[in-house]
Amino acid sequence: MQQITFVVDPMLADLELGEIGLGEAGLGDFWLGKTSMGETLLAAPVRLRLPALRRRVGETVGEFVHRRLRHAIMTGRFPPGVAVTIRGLAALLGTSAMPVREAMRRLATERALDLMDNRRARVPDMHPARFAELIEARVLLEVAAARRALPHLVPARLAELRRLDQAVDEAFARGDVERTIETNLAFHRRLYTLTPDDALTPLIESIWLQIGPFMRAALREAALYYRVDRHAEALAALQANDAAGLAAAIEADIRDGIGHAINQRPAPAV
Amino acid sequence: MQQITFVVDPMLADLELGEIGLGEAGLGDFWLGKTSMGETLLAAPVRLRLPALRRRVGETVGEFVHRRLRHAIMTGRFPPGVAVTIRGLAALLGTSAMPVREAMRRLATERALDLMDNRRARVPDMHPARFAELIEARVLLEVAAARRALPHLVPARLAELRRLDQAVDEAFARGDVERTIETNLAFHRRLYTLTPDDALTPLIESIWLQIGPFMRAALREAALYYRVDRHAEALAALQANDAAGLAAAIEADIRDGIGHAINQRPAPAV
DNA sequence: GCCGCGATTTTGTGATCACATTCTTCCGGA
DNA sequence: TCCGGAAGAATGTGATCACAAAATCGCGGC
Repeated sequence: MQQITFVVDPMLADLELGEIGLGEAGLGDFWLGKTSMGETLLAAPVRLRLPALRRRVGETVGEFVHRRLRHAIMTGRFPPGVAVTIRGLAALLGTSAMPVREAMRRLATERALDLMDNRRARVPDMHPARFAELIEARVLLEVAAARRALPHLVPARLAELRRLDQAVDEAFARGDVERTIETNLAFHRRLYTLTPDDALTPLIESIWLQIGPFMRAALREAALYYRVDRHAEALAALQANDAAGLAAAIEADIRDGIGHAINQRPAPAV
Repeated sequence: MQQITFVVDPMLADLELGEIGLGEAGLGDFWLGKTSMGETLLAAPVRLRLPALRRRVGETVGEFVHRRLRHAIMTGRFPPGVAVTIRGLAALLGTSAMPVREAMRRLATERALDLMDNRRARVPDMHPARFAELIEARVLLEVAAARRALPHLVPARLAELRRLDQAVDEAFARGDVERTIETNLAFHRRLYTLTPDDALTPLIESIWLQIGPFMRAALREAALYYRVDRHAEALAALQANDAAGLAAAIEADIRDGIGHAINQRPAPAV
């Protein structure tokens, strides 16, 4: 019987248990064990579902596996500290071990997985200090990326950004967690990649991957408390060619959103 | 007969041809062809030498291969645009294709290799706009990383940084290109990793990898023209707990060093 | 000399296998 | 009840193989 240790944060447990994404393909058995804070949660095996993605034409199995795992991590499917194995994921995804091996190494390079010294892999653990560092990195990088993108804005791109923002609002309104995270990140990505030869976006995506497990929590936070629409402010600043305003909007968007996901929560949410 | 297309920048060609690192292990035949600027250089096959590194205890072959290739790229062994193949590198390194595959994918994730659409890999090409973006990213990230590290400085670490700086000077004085680059990067890395849960250094190293092919050129620049010792300024600012001075020193160190590697050069140096 | 076009070689990809290491389980002794 | 060690299972790692796609080479025609 194949088992995988599943170390999970309590605030994510119910989300993982209750929600199904756009669909599912492949199931795996997991055990809930102790959290990184030492609390025992649940001893019954539960199933981890990965959202189904369509394989693109010309995309290799390895690329597909990498994209699926990356997407799953970035949208918070994997709780911090969860241990993963090559054979386990291969069985989950219905491929041989080979593409999974390469995908896992790539994800480790992106700091989305933690390859431990005993050669086992897990989603990196999270604690307040690390989380704070990641948020500061996000602010630093994304504010700079937005500033650099501003001079390259053209009306067609502004319209595209408006459409993306609208897609975020729609997904948020109908409670589609997966799509909300995706389209929100797409909005940011589209803005930053306006810069020719942009070098910052790949670094930013690495940060996104590292906070991925908390994206869902942040979204829930945003759903519970009122949130100013920082995207609208950003769009207004873009139209007005207002660099300072844009920087302020992006920073506020980050800090209002995921930035408070930990701080405003009670103790077990660490 | 196995051949690998070798697109090389002229200013690197003589360095590649003339210098040998700490040693060599494995040789490969390369052709010099056209540069990215369209100039034909040399048609005779030359040998590419990779510096020999010692395999660490407990280090897997895959990790070792990755570290060797990473080191070779970061110290400018691979000129921009050079095409590499799995089997070619495997033969060069004396292993099977497997560890090389994984290493190449990791390097591609770090943006140190460019996986093209026809599934061939090469060291990314370089042009002034991209170079400028990378330098700006370096300044942004490293200045921020230095500022964040400053509060965590303790005397023992300051002494360690002094020793590293001394190692840079010694390697530079005796013309050891490889060691100069290594120790210089080690100085920066040691400074930034003073921060607990530091999230910036991995991103910074990705930038280093992307500028790697120009590290040698920058060093040659520094050897030709007088250079203020920015490390000394940084160390002084560290001791004085002077954040602004530290930031200025780091920025100057970057811009004085590699920052001018392209701009101050005549045309073919692009 | 230059350009197509088929044959040959090379290359990336994914699967499978063997082996050493690590983890898990379980049983016996304190 | 707790601890420790041996037996068994599971895992990561690296090599090898088959196959399809791509690139290269070579020959013939213009």
